[in-house]
Amino acid sequence: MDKVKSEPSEAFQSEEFHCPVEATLSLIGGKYKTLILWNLIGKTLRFSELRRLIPSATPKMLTQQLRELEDARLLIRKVYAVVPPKVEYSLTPLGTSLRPILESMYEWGSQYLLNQGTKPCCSMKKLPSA
Amino acid sequence: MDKVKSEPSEAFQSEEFHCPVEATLSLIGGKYKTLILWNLIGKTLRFSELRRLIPSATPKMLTQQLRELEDARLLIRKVYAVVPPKVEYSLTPLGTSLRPILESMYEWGSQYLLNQGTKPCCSMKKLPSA
DNA sequence: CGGTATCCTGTGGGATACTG
DNA sequence: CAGTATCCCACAGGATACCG
Repeated sequence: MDKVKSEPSEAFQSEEFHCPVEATLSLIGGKYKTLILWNLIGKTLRFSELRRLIPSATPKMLTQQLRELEDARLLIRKVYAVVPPKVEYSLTPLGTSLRPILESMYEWGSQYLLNQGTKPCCSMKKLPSA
Repeated sequence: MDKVKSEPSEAFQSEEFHCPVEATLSLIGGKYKTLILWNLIGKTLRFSELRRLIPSATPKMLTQQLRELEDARLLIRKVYAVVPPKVEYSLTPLGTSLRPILESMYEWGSQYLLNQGTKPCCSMKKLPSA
C-alpha cells in the first residue's frame, strides 16, 4: 500500500465535485464536523479539549474528522515537539470564512426546533457577537 | 408492520436533536437534497422533471429524499387524480426560507472550487437574482 | 407517469484495546 | 497526551425489475 500523503488534501484533488452547494456540504457535512468547526471559531483547542467538548465522538472518529478538515485546509494541526505530546487545532482563514454559513444554519435550525417543539440541546452554544 | 403515517414528520418528532446547526444539516444534508431544494426554488416540478434534472438519482433514492423533505415540511407533494398520474413538488415557505443558506453555501463552494482549481460542474446553476 | 419491491454491497462509524 | 489498530455491523444507497 503505497499511500504517500506528502501533502494533505490529495483525496479532494481526485474527488469529482458535484455542485458548489454539495462541495460545501462535503466539507462540513461529516459527523461532528460542524461541532468541531463551531468550537474552534476564535479559539485554539487541544485534542483532549475537543474530546471533552464533544464526548460522543470516539478518539478514532474525532481524529478522522479532524484529519479531513485539515485536508480541506479548514483547520491547522500544530504539533509541539514536547513530552508529553501537545497538539493544537485552530481554524485557517478559510475555515473561519465558514462562520457566516454556520451561523445562518444555527439561526435557521434554532427556529426550526422551536417550531417543532423540540428542545435544542448539546454543547453547541451561540457564539460571542463577533 | 403497523406503520400508520397519518401525518408526516413522525420520524422527526421521535428523533433526538443535537444542536441547531446539526439539525439544519440533518434536513438538507441527505444525498440529492440540496439539488432538489435548489431546483425547486421558485418553481414547481413534476417527478419526471426532477429525474431529468438529477439523472444520477435513481427513482428509489429520489422518492426517498423527496419523502424526507416532505416529512420535514420543506416541500409539498401535490397529487392530481388524473390519468396518467401527475404529481407536483414545490417548496413550502419553510423550504423557501432555506434559500439564503443554500445561496451562501453556493457562493462559498464556488469560491472554494475555484481556489482548488476544480471545475464546478453538474446541473446546479446560479439562481435568478431574487 | 410515478412510483415500489428486492437484492446486495460498501462503508460510516461504534466498541474496545493498545502505543510512542 | 494524542492518538492507532482491529473487529464488526447496521444501514445508506446502487442496480434491477415490476406495478397501479
